[in-house]
Amino acid sequence: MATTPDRADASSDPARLTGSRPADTRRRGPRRTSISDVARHAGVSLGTVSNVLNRPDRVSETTRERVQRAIEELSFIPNGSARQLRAGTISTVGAVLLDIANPFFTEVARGIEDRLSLDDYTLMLASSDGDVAREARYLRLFEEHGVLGVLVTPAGADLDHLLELRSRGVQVVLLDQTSPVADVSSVAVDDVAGAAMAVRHLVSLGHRRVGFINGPATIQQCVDRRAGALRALDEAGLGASALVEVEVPALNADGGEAGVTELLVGGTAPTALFCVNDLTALGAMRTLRAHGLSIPDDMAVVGYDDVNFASMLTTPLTSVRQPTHRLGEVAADLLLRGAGPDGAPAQHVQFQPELVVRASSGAAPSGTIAGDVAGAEGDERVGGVPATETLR
Amino acid sequence: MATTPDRADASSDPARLTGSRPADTRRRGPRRTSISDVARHAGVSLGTVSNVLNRPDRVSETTRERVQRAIEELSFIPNGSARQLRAGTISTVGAVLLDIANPFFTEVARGIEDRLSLDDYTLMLASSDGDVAREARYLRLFEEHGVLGVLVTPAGADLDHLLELRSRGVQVVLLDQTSPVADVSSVAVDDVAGAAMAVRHLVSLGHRRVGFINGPATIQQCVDRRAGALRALDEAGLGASALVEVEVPALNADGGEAGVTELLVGGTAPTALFCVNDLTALGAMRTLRAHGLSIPDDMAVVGYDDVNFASMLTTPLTSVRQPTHRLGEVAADLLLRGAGPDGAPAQHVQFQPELVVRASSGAAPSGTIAGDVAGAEGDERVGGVPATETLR
DNA sequence: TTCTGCCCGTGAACCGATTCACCGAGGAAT
DNA sequence: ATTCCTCGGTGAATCGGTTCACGGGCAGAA
Repeated sequence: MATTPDRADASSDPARLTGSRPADTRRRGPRRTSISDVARHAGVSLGTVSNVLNRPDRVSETTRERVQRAIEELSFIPNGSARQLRAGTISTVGAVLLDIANPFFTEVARGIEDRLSLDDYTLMLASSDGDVAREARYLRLFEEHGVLGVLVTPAGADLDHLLELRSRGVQVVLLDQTSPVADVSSVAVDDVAGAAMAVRHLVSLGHRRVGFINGPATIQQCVDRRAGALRALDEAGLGASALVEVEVPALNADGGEAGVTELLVGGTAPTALFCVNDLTALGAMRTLRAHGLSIPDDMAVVGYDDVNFASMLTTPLTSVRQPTHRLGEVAADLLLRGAGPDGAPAQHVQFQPELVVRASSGAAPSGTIAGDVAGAEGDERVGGVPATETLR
Repeated sequence: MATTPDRADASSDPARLTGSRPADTRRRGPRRTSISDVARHAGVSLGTVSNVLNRPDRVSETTRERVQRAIEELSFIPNGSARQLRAGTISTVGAVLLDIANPFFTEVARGIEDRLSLDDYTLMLASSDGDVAREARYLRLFEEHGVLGVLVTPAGADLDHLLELRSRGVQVVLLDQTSPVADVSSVAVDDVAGAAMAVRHLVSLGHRRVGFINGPATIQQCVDRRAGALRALDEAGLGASALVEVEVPALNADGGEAGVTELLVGGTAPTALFCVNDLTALGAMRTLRAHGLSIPDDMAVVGYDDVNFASMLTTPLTSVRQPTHRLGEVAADLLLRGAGPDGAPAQHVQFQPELVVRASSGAAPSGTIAGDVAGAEGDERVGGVPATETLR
């Protein structure tokens, strides 16, 4: 296995934009101005310039100004690679999220950034799109760049690569998934409880067969939400057969569309639908409507994540709300606190979700029509104390 | 001005999560395994290990395997900083987008990634949130890391810093904004035309006063869309006074809420509303409804971007569609092609938008109620050939 | 047998910043 | 006057890869 990705065969690509880069991209332009250029220009030594940059107090005012002027005149930008190579440190954190197009994750990312910026760390963002290989590629990139740590929403069930990463000195915090290993921190929301709430709600409305559009079992959230759904059905004395499961590859609107299509062709359709997330629900509702089915009369729908537009859909969507921003904040906090040789020990934070009931499940201010004061302030919320943190 | 961000005063922060990092975060763990460790372990020289990594064909099969085994046994990861320092090259591109939470930009990002991955480049993503300082910080970070180039949706009107960046050898491509300078590539959509379409549509429906929730004039898109709106009114023989403008700081749902609030208190409200983007429209519609106004009867609303959920809102939103994914693809393509000393010259690509008419402007299948086959397939599309590319 | 190539592999130089032992000068203390 | 500090500044060593001039060994040709 070649260690560096092979770039040789990009030319045989089927896409319209045929990739192929010039033989030698390297060494662009004349040469970056270096610290020694600045030193020469200012008539001082290398070390002095470095001191001006990093410990200005150790340099006399006049020298400092002279060096500063030289820096500006040459528009010198220190070479991050060299700095990092020598210093070994870096103020960057990487995050590999499942799907950057999902508002849930962008809100989490926002939370991460907000926490990191408190300590002047910066975030490098990447989206794995549920692809294990992509995730690995980005993790490797981050590690090569020497990030302080990574925040990951794993795309696969196997976490060994993350443990190895950690053993090599890279901080790892699992995002939106409780860590199965004690010494890797994690920040999650109780997905089992959230899904149970959602399905319990549907059952309480009289539904006896519940469709469930879920993602691959390699994604922990999917596993947990399924478990929660089953638990709720079990509590109600309904067997597992009451859950009509469909597995789709992508947790987005296209997945929802595919899921509903599959659900509708298969014999007796359920009367209610629980979707693994709101994007899936979005696609599901679009497709249901295209089939002439009305929501919630022909099919009640519940989503998950309560993304910002859930309350504003044609039929406002009942969904499970999670403390997204805080999730990111806390994850970044754990990462920073755990860093360094004397870092804090791993922690596992779990938040409690809450159910927000709207018209799509037919329980809210019923018969809502367009133009009504649906959603917004009128949401009915169910669940424990919002955003409860639990440590184990 | 200190060159490195000052981290000393993070402790006096008002946030709940008080930031403050341990004095010496640097030098984590024992020491990363280096190429010389591998060489020693495999009983070969440094250069040979490097050759195995970069030009495997120059190494005999037996040696190569021995080195590979050593690499795996020590779980060696090459130090990206050292590699880059010496080689000067890097296969990373940075992007600084206006708002990562806006689906428009995440779709653009997706397009960028898709194009980059053709040549095995990777993308580092960052969001400026319209803040010039944040943008500058990320650009600096990227430059220090020696990225091949950056894709930027500028947060401010002043582009000098981007020109300087380019003069230092970093490729720059403007995203979603036509470059005012010939030798900096750009990929954009004709915002003037798009906005003109939108407002022309409203005028054709009989509206004579159009509200316009816009962002700060430092953002080019805001300037262009305003110009388009004015042009359409002018064409219709209506003066500029027919445009009731409100400027909001943030181009998201909160901004829309603030905009509508301001619009409603100020004397005679317009009968139609053009929002600078769909997120703003989302917040605007939410707020209009909270005030008991119905859409489109009391107020017609048109957005911009046609994000994926626009067709699925309580009242499906009329919006201006742009070829988002392609926008990103082409921008990344220009960046890669322009790289290297023999790179292609700068290009300016401009796409044409199209108007998608839905119920929110009251022109689509009218009187749509919840549960109807609104949106989706029934969209009426206006505009030239979709996604026309123009070079100048 | 000697020469010419070729194939593998070697190790030193180098990229650009950080760090630290060291030094000269000037002031204070003895 | 001598010693001792402190302050400001110096420059060599170092981080971990990449590259390249060089050399040893071996096969084929003269």
